[in-house]
Amino acid sequence: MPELPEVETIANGLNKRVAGDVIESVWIGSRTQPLKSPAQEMAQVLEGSRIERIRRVGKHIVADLTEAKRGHKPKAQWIIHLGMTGQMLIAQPENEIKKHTHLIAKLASNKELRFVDPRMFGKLQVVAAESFKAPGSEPINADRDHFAKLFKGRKTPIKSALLNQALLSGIGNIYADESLFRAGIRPRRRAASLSKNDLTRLYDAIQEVLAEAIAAGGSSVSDYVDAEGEEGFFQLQHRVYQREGEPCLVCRTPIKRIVISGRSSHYCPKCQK
DNA sequence: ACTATTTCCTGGATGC
DNA sequence: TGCATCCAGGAAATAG
Repeated sequence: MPELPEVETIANGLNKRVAGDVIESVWIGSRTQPLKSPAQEMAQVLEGSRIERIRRVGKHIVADLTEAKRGHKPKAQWIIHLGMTGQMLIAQPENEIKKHTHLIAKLASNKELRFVDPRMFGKLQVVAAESFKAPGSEPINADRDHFAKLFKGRKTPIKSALLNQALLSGIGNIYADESLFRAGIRPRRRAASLSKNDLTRLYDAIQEVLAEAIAAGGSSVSDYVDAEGEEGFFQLQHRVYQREGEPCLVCRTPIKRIVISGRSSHYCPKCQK
């Protein structure tokens, strides 16, 4: 499932390959589930737009669009959220169209951007130029005091708080579990119960985990691939995520799996307090 | 203002 | 082998 490091990898890959390119035409499939903007509006806005830049904001891919025919006049932003199984792939016209392809944007360079999403939890949207804002704070290099304040007075488990995009934008199930393990904090601990020291360790753990994961090109679990269809390899460095029953890499205690608000959470009962 | 639960969706795994 | 059932989960919607 694409979280911050995967989205960062994809956005950078897309930017490298299609920044400066112009969308000439758009095909949209019949499934409307992944469309947050009406299909007609989406196609209308995208067609004739130049892709100035593609970047990550939280778990969103943001493409800044300008009028292709009128200099670089800001036109709109194309917001792409991959959900669980979404992919934005660069393809050649002759490449086979995969099942569950919901949108194809034909570019002036003859390449195509294809949005594929079997489970349709992904979302595509066009918004006004320079208007998109992530709901929460950027986790990378967040202000430490601001970070600590996010959890103040919250009775919810720290795991749930980390997944709450209105607090921090970008952390999902994998990196929440991995960060809590490195910080030595149990996922069920109430967010408000974390000491100053806990919060410092958690902050540092998040920075470390996200940086390592970005360097590894993300985690390929489920069906994650980047814009070129390449897999990441951070899954090889997971210490708790999806390692239920396997020995803790620090103390050999079997990793436990519990469910917190419907999400599986993995932790070491000995290393995490 | 928060928090917890339900819902959306398909493919892969599991069970009989 | 085949068919039914369960499960994964991001985030919006709903309920408390």
